[in-house]
Amino acid sequence: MGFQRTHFCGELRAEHVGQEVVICGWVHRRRDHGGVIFIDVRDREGLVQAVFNPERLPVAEFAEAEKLRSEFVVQVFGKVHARMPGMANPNLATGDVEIYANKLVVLNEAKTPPFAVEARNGVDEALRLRYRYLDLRRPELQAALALRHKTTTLIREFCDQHGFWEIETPMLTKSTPEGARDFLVPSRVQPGEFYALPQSPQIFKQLLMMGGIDRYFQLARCFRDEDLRADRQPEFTQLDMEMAFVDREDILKLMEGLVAFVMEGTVGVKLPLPLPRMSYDEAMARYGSDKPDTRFGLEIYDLTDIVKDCGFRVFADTAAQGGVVRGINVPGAGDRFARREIDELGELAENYGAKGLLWLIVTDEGSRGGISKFFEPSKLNALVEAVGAKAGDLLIFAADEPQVCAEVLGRIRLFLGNKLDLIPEDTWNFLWVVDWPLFEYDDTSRRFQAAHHPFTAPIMEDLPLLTTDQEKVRAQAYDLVLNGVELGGGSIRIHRRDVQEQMFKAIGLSAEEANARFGFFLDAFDYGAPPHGGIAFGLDRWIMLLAKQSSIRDVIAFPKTASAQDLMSDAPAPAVEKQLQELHIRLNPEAVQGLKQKETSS
RNA sequence: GGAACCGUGGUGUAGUUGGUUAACACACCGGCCUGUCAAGCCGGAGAUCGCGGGUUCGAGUCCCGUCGGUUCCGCCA
Repeated sequence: MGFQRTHFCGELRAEHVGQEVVICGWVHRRRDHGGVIFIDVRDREGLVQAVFNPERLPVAEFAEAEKLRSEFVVQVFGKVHARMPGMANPNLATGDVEIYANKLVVLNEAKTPPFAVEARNGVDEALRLRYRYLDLRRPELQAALALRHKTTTLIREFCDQHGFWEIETPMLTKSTPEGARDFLVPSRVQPGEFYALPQSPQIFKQLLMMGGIDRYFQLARCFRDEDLRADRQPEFTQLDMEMAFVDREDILKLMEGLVAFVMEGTVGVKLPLPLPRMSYDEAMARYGSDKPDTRFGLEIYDLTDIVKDCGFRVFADTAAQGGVVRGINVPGAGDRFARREIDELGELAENYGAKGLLWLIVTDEGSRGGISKFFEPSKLNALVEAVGAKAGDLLIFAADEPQVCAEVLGRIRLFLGNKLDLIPEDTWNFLWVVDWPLFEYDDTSRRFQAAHHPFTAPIMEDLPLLTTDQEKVRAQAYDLVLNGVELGGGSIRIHRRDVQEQMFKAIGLSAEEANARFGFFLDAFDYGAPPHGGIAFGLDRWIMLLAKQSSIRDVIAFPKTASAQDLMSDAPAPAVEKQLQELHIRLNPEAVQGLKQKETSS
């Protein structure tokens, strides 16, 4: 006969008045007046008030209602009534009605929860994670998961409409060099050998293109064994896409359509298309970041030519050694900032690798403080004009190699944007960053690495430089940035074996290594690989931004802590000896010792 | 691997310069109460101040270590 539920609690409205209904849910709050008892019943869709009146209920039934406590699971049978005049609750979507209960079934009792599901103050996140199933009952988290579902539904709808097939790729796959640290899975059947969990389905999606699938997408779980951040979990979800017979323009155009479709369907924002684009070089020069937040100003200016002969040796020497002097004008900060606040910027700059931060304050008469004494009036005028400064503004400078200047000033720019409250809410600034370098130099290994990944195609006219002038080679790569957050990135891929082999060589991978790691992949190029390209979006980050949260933990049902643990299930956990034996694994003495210590201390 | 901040009844917080009985709100338990909706009123129980050590006549408070959480740097093709 079924469970008999007729409605969600949260969906009852004036139009239901007069109907006999059955609702199921949790006791959110009870108000026991000795006679009449009010119970707010909560489910996924919201709250509704059920009224238990001793005059309308059998004694036994009313006695049952008196036992109700927070988080009891109940089924309430009753009739929807309009609230009496003046008794409506405007704070409740269902506030115009209430249910006159005529029968109550307690489906399950509940202990007093370790924290109130509707807590007025914040609850310690560790506690929330330990009892995640209680946390999930809270409206904020339910809204985030509903938004997540809506987003993936829209994605699937768009992808289907545009000919993308959703295809799963293996989770048990092969470790690849470069990139993040892999999670390894020991093989029982092949002693001493390991699978790796995918950092992304990159190679498989390219092989799908070689397999003639033409258009593929997947909401792919990815795994990277690196330290966590507010926007980084060891396992996360990418919207992974790949297309054959496309160039960069085709992909950007199609992806803009997808992004606009999702933005409109989730937060109701109509994005003006096409989305703005900026070259990597311009982003680094103007914003000091490869993912610029364009919601506020405080842009970076190159001032090398103006200041190199101003008489200040630091500037002159930097320029002479091929370095640059760049600066930011902080409007009004000269008047408002205490000396201590300026010094704080200097400390910040040193944290990010600058030798120091130089500054001066523009005044009606000229300038004061910091390095102002090195500027004669004409130089100062040129400077002030270049950055558009006026009296009361603070000018800050960094003098160093271009990359260091960009990095330092980019970070300070973000710090100041926050500190001065310059970042508008409810703004959705999307931006393509294009024309990336194909390589970046790695100081520790003293060689070039793929800036994106080693399957990214160079811009064809730069192909001759691939193994000779790596620093000059540009990539057919693009990143999508939203409000200073990297939402996704992709590229046109290499589809010729000789180019792919050159690429491996350029990043210092020997032919033997390349074959050992990617032989099967290189072989595939020999059998007719179509031109192709794609992109991957960080789904968790995207939904975090849509939900206006500051951590992806708030949009993931069961996230892990900063130390990569699940406080609810207590994963990871020691394996029993039998499992280890089957997997041909023996723990080293330090690990065994560590486990013992952990056991005694807990 | 490094740095910073946090840890006090079930929850959220206060706790002064180191001082005697650790305070408040909510929740919980009991009683009263028939229109509340963060119900109200009365009463009650509930804390070895994360853990370990040290300084001191005396430690929630100071010091060292450790565990847990968060944020950031490194790391994250």
